[in-house]
Amino acid sequence: MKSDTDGFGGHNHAHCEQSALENARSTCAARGAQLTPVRLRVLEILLESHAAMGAYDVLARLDAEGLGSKPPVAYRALSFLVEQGLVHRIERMNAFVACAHPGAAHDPAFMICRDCGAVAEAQAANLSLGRTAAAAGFQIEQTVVEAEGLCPACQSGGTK
Amino acid sequence: MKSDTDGFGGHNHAHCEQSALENARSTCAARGAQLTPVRLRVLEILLESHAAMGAYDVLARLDAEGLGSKPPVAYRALSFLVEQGLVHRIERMNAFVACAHPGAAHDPAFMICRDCGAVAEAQAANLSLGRTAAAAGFQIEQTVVEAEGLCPACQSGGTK
DNA sequence: TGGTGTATGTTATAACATAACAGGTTTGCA
DNA sequence: TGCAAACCTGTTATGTTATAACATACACCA
Repeated sequence: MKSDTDGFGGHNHAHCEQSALENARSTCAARGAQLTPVRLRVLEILLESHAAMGAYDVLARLDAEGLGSKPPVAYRALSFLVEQGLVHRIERMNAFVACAHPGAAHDPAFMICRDCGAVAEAQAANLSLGRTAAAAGFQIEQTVVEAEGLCPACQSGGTK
Repeated sequence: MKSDTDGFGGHNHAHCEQSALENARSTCAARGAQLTPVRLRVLEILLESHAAMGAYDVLARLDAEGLGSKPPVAYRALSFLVEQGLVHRIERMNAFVACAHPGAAHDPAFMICRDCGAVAEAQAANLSLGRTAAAAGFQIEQTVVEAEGLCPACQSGGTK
C-alpha cells in the first residue's frame, strides 16, 4: 500500500488532514452533532491515508489504543461519520474512506486502484443515468459510482 | 416484493426469460463455456424476476431442489454467470440479478427500488467520470453505477 | 490406460455486520 | 434537588456474506 494520494497526484497530506479535521469539528458543532473521542479518532485513522479501510481494520486500531474492541464500536462510529458526510463507504470493497472534499456538495464518485488501494474522490454527476431514470419515472435518492482500475503510479509499476 | 419489472414498465416476462435463456445457451456454446445443470438452474432462478437475490437465497432454492446445499455451490455458479455476463452483481445489496440485456454491450448501470427491490438495468456511459479519470491518468477497468430510490409504482404507493 | 482439464462435493473458517440489552453521562426542566 | 429524556458507550450473541483448501468424479483424448 503506497497510498498517500488524492486524485493520484502528490499533495500536502498533513494539510489535507488538518483541514478535514477542522471542517469536521466545525460542521459537527454547527449541527449539534457530537464528535466524541472515538468518532474523532476513527476519522483521524481514516485520514491517515487515502486508502480505504475495512471496519475491522479500524477496530483493530481502536483496540490497540484502548478505545474499544467490539465490532459495534467501530460500526457505530463509522455510521455516524458517514451520516455526517465525513466518511464514505466504498461498496465494492466493503470499506470506508475519509471524505476528500468535506463540506462540498456531495454525490461522490470514486476511482479505486486495484493495485495500491488508493481511492480518489470526484464529483459524480452521472447525467446519463439521471436522464434515463427521469424517463423511466424512477426517483433517485442516492447513487453509488465506483470505478476500479489502475492509478498512474501503478500503471508504470507494471501490471503486477 | 412486487417485481416483475424491467425498466419498471410492465413487459412480457415469459418472453424476456425465454430469450435470455436462449441467448445464454448460444453464447456459452459459442465460447465453449459449459452451461451445466446447476449453472442453468441458477440463471433460471434469477430470471424468475427482476429483483436481486442474495447468494444464500439462491442456495436455498438449489438445496430445495437437491442441486447443492453448500455455499460454494451457489457462489461458483454465480461467479461463472457473472464472468459470462449473464448475471450482474449489485454491490450495494450484495446480491445478484440476471442480465436484462444479454448480448448487448456491457457496462451496466442499475436503478434499484428500495421499496420493492426491483432492479432495472440501463447503459452506464458515465462520461463525466471517464473524463475526470482520463485527466487524472487513471485507467478504468470496470465501473459500478447503482442508483437507489423509488420506482414509479412504489412512489404512488406512498412512502411506506 | 493414464494424464489433463473442468466441474462438483464438502469441511471449515474468514470477513463483514447488526440486534438487543445494560450502564453511564449530560441536559433540561419541574 | 430530583427526575426523565436523549444520547453515547460497552458487551454478548448471533446473523449474513464469502472463500480457502482439499477430495471426488467425469470427460476427453493422446
